[in-house]
Amino acid sequence: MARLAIPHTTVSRLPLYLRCLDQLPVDQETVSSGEIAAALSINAAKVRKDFWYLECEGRRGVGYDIRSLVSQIGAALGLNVPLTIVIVGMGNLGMALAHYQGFASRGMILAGLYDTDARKIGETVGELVVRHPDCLAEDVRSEGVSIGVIATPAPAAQGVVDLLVKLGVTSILNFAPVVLDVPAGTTLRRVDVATELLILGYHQSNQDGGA
Amino acid sequence: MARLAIPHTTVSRLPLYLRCLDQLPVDQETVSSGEIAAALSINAAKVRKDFWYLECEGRRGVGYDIRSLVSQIGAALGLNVPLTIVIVGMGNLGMALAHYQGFASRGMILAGLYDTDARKIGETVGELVVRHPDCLAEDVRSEGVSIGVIATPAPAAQGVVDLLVKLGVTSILNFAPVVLDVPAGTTLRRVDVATELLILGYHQSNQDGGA
DNA sequence: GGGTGTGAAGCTATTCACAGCA
DNA sequence: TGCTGTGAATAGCTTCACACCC
Repeated sequence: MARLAIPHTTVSRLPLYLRCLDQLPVDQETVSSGEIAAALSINAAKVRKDFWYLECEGRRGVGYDIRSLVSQIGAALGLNVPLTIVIVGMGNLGMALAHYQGFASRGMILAGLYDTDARKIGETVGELVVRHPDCLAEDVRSEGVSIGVIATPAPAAQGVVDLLVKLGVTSILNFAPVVLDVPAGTTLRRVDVATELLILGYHQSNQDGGA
Repeated sequence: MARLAIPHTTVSRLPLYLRCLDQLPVDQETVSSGEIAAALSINAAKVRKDFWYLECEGRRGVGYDIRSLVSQIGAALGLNVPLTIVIVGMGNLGMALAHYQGFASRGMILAGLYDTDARKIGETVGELVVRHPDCLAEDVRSEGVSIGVIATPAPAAQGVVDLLVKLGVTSILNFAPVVLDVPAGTTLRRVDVATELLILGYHQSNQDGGA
């Protein structure tokens, strides 16, 4: 009865629940912890406890109302205020990210694309024009930026981080395969293909079905 | 004194250690748990215990021999046998992955690129030619495939998984923004941009410096 | 002094198990 | 009967603390 803070592990599962709820048949109105658990291959009690932290109310014998769930998970994640995102580095990866259609569906706003390569500057992706990172300062000031995404080659990444930090961006998602240094108060997450492949390789060579 | 199995959490940090060791000055021969911990913003005792599971031997007062560490971490990850990887889906993301230079450095072999789009089939990336997924069956049989990477649009992903599973591929890395279903015995990991952004957004809206 | 090796303690997260309600 | 809500038990990970060695 003291659901003060939401545990990190629960937070990390919330986006997954949203994903899962999206994939349910449109005419389905309620869902049980067991159904969600089966879809995600996790334990049903974990699902219920996660929802308990969010103060979601289910009906015994029935399940949870899907619409309420989506809205409460969204609220817990802070999606009432839209996230403003900029992407630095417009190689194939940056392009892939810029084309990703999933931003808008969760109320995220893609606000800027940057690259130092003169051949890329001026290209348009959707409604955005690729510009030089020098424009970041101005854009952060005028538009506000919640999250900076780093899709540059490895050697350029730390410089971009330093710039973003200097401009006051406190949340950074790094796709470059390097260990980056950020000051306290900045949240850095990384998406790392090589890491994932090596972990898969480990399970492979140990023939376990582990995650 | 009973280091039977390596904990999952330790395994997930091993690639990070490799990354970190790569970034040390080339003339440095030993490294302390404290240095690594500082670079990765984790606790030094954790680093030592991770190495302990791998039966790495450090020298008191000095640290760990970097070359030995790299080789023992690699061995623990099973890198003595190279990983053979195929990528299905040659949009921007698939292209970005295919161009990634980090495969070879860890002894991974990129063995095949597939797409159903006739306009993409026949394109070359490095030494590989993009082909139709129908070629997968033959390739898996002749070359062996350790890991299948899914870089298709969301609606196509489950079909690709089913195909890979049918062909006997037991490790899959999914980039498509969907929850996928795999049979027991298959290891599925996912890389999910939307998830990462939402988690960052949570921390942002709660102004904590959490990871 | 510096840094490892490692039991033990402390935490956190997962899972069980079952009462309670529709 | 089906499924939630939730304390209690369990399991697993992290961190401390300190003996020990260079």
